Amino acid sequence: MAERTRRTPLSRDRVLAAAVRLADEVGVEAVSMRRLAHELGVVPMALYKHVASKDDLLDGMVDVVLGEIEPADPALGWQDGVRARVLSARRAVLRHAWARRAIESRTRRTPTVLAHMDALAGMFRAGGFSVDLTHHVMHALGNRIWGFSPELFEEPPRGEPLSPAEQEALVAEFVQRYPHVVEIATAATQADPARAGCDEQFEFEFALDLLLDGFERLRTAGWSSAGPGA
Amino acid sequence: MAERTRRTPLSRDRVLAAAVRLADEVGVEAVSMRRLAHELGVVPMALYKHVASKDDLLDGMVDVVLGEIEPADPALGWQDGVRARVLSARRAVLRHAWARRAIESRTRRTPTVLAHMDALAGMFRAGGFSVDLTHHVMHALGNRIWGFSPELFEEPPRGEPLSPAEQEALVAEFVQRYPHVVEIATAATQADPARAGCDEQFEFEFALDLLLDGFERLRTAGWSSAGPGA
DNA sequence: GACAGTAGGTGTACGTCGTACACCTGTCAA
DNA sequence: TTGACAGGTGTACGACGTACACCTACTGTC
Repeated sequence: MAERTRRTPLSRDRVLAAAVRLADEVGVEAVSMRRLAHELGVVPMALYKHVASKDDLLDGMVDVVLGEIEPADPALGWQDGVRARVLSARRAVLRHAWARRAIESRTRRTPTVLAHMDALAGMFRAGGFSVDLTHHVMHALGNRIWGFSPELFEEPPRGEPLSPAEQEALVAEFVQRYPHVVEIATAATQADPARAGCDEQFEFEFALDLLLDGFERLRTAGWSSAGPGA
Repeated sequence: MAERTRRTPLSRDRVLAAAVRLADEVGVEAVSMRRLAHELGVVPMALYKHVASKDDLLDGMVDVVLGEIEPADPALGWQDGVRARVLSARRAVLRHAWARRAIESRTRRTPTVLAHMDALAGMFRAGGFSVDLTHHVMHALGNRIWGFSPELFEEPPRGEPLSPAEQEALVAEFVQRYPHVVEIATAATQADPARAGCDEQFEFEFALDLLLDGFERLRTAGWSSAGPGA
């Protein structure tokens, strides 16, 4: 009886919140039903009373992250509004290192996902985009709608260290085989020697604004998929 | 002794080729070391003589797909050249339904990956792009470098069929909650009623050309990340 | 032809995973 | 008082990746 209050009952929200916290700490790939259950002081099968399957759990976790997106100030024009909302999505995703990959691997259109898409489409429409053009620009934004673009240039995980000689030989071969890759990689590092690699935030906004500017041009030109000036 | 020639020996290439074929037929998620070994008439552990781990296997499979990319005609200008190479990558990826997701989930820069990136960067450079701008446009292309953009609008897997009444209620709620999503989705279907969903190829080229045109504008303007006109 | 070295295939075993299924238990409505 | 039911338990199964010790058949050398 001393144990009366020893555990508040589980719920879907509690399970999802714990899963998100666990993934934040140890990475998604380390989140197993067994480990999550252990973390909640419960037996693995107990989770299935609140979550249909591990897939459902992952979907729910993505929803939690996407639920952190803040709506844009309705006073903003379409361009600033879309920009603000996308950047808010980006902040949400960056808060959870695993989220990017998790979103990429799911396709379920949950209410949260649909609400986000609807809000963006609504801003285009209110900004004077035709239904047709809205459709295409949503496609063009692609993953950027979630606030991320791919990890092409990310630091690779460090392997075991090589001897200086080996390393030098490797670099030399590299420069010869992939001169342009080396060129742009070193340029990026030189621009800000403090940090190797790229300023992801800059790259993201660069591409985003390039697209938004392109959208605006098509809008003012009255672009339609049926052909020019239709 | 009648069995002398019953099996040509395995090799990394044979293993990878079989894995790709198997993934084409049954999907990547169904490709396990055990099943792949079985398919090759061999015991699971035999694969490890040719492949370091399952991760290595996946990397190798991606490499096989990316190896199908054809180099662009060097006579083409940068814009047509980049366009051609990217569309060739797209064709390669579409040939293997699982490849899109597999590429997204790997970050290893294999020689094939680097060669592709180098070829693209080289075309930008030859087309008069500064190192700086080349770097940023490569980022902006993002996943499109692999010939795909995300699957936002893809058909969801069909669940169990609902009664007409249920379905109608669902649609009604949907229309009310996500009016803009419905709007653009139905527009797409009406444009070509034969097929629900979107013309992915059109959407891809739409976004690609939007970006390429934007790149060209920046190039002629002498854009630099240091600021306008630098 | 004898023989060591080695590349490549085998067999067994371990720990981990998701989850089906039968069961128990505490709460609350009637 | 009862009995339905939401929610937590325990056991078990089949699949997974892969470590490790082993065997086998071919190679080049003398």
